[in-house]
Amino acid sequence: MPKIDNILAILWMLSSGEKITAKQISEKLEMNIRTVYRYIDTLSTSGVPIISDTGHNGGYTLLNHFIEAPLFFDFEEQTSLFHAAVFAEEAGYYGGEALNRAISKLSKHSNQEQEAKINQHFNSLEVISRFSSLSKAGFLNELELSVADGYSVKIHYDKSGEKQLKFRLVDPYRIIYWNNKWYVIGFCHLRNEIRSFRVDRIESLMPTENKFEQPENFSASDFFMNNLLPTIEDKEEITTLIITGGNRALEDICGHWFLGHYLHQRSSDQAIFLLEKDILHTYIPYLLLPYGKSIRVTEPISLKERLVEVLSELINFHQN
Amino acid sequence: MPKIDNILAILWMLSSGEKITAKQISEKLEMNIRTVYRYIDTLSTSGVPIISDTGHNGGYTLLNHFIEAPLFFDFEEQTSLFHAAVFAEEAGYYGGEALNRAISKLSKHSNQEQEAKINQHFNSLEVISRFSSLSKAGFLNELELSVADGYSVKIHYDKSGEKQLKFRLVDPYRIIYWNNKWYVIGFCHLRNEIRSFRVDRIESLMPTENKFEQPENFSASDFFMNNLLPTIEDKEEITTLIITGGNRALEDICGHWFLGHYLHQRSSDQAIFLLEKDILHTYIPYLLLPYGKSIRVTEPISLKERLVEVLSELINFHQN
DNA sequence: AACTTCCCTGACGGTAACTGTCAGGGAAGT
DNA sequence: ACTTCCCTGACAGTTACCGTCAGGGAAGTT
Repeated sequence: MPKIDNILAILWMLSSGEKITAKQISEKLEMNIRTVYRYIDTLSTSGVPIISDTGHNGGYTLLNHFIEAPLFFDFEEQTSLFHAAVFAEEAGYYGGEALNRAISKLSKHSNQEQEAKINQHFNSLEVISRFSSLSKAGFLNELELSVADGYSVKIHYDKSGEKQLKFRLVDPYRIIYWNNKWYVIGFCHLRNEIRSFRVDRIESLMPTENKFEQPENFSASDFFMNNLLPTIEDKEEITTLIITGGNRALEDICGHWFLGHYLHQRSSDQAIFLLEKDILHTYIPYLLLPYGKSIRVTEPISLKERLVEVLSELINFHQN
Repeated sequence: MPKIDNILAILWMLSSGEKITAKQISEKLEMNIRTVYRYIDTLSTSGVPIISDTGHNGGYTLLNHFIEAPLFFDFEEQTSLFHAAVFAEEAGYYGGEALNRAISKLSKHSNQEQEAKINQHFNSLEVISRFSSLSKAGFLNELELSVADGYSVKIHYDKSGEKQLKFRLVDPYRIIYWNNKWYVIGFCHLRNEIRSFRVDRIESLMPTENKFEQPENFSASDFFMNNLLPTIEDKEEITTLIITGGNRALEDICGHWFLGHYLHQRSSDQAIFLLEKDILHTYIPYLLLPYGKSIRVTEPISLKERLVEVLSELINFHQN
């Protein structure tokens, strides 16, 4: 961080009117405290009316709140903010309106040369929307407010694809974005436990005035991933799955959102996974079918048999 | 007079809105004029929108907009910028360093009250990284520079999963982010045509000093999607594909990144697609297999037969 | 009174940045 | 054609900056 940026940051901190210590400044700006003292001295010498108190409850304040330190970004910083907005848009971020406002403000604060440079680099990248017929998740804005302010919501949730008549009261803890989908995690009063809900399957949503307490030290991502991936608990049930095939197909399989978690070892022509027998026979066959003949199951034999079994069933199914 | 004092003095002079020449600045601050030019450059590079006019009646001014309305973001705008940065990070954006700088500057410009509000809303959302064993695409930074400045690159590309000894000279037109993967589109001198390359398959990359001209009115996304999705050109070859099944499976299929493009009509228990016979018999069988018995091909009969054919081949394959 | 939390300063050595000078280029106005 | 402006690179000398270490004093708490 250049010196001028840090000097201006200190100015801005002081302008907020709060008393602040040199230690706090040094931590926030990640500077040596001796440098903080120097910069304060520089600002003081330059005429900024800084008041300094020693001892307990010491720190710095400004005599008046008349100093305004301007905020500006160099072209790289601006370009990266613009690009970040594009990624958020592609994800269907609910705060798009505020984001557009911010981006608009930013774009009005460059001269022509800066603008040309920013455009040059902004246009280097194009984010293509991944096709999705899922309508933009409709209740994200309401959900976010309920999460932030801690109010329960009443929802109609369409889990099985069939209409349900029962409302659920949910304390929404957090919104999750994962694998191009939006979820909300919260305490479901209908099931009396923490659940996650796909936002695009919420049929209706009503805010309530029921205030709830957010749980402390709740890790939404831990809960979410634990529910998604059955945890491996009993070491005796672990089976080795060995798949051989071309580099490309193996690469794809090892990067699969589900199976990738169970990867144990990889070489150029084979991949070894460790997972439970249950998972092996229920999920894996269908997961492997799209790879056709570009991969082969080497072990276990039981999975090869299960594969053939599944294929036979499908033949019968599609012939009737 | 320390440098910081003079820099700030120039900034306040410009803030007055009057046009001022470098000579005037140098006299007033008793500095060499070369140093004035340097300081102006420093401020410009840092993002201060200085307008400079050469010749008679020349001099410096600040962008009017900046004087009237210094850059300021409310808590919603700030939160949305912070969230946008998280989405960019999840995508593996190459400009993360500049982005972190920008975010850092932003967070230093909040007072304590704003900060509490921003944290409250920022923590409403959590973006979970989609598992991917693909290493972060290593050459994005070099690529971006070559794209922006218009210089060819020499790459080793690993398309088939086998090592290749031949370098390719590529004029990189644009970087693409699509479906959680990074690509570069450009003119390949080896193939003498425009090609797209997956960045994680680039084995090595060397900048060159060969300057090329960016084509005008080149739409990277048009090129990219046209190559990905075979265009439907001859209306006589169009076939109707009808799939029946449960709401959930249909929903998934209609949202598929490939097949979704060909969706013609949808009801609660069936979906109708229009596409070419070729595509139908080569890609669609493998694409439908993971859905097992939750869907059924109603039309055309030829695809039902093709499905059974594929299944039979797979049985033979997996039994040996 | 002792201790802790605060602001504060000088000195040092390494090193990074800064400065003025010189030379040259281009845009805009008279 | 000339003048007034902004602009840049290169060079050598020099100055400033930074973190570390040591030390001092004021204010509050126990």
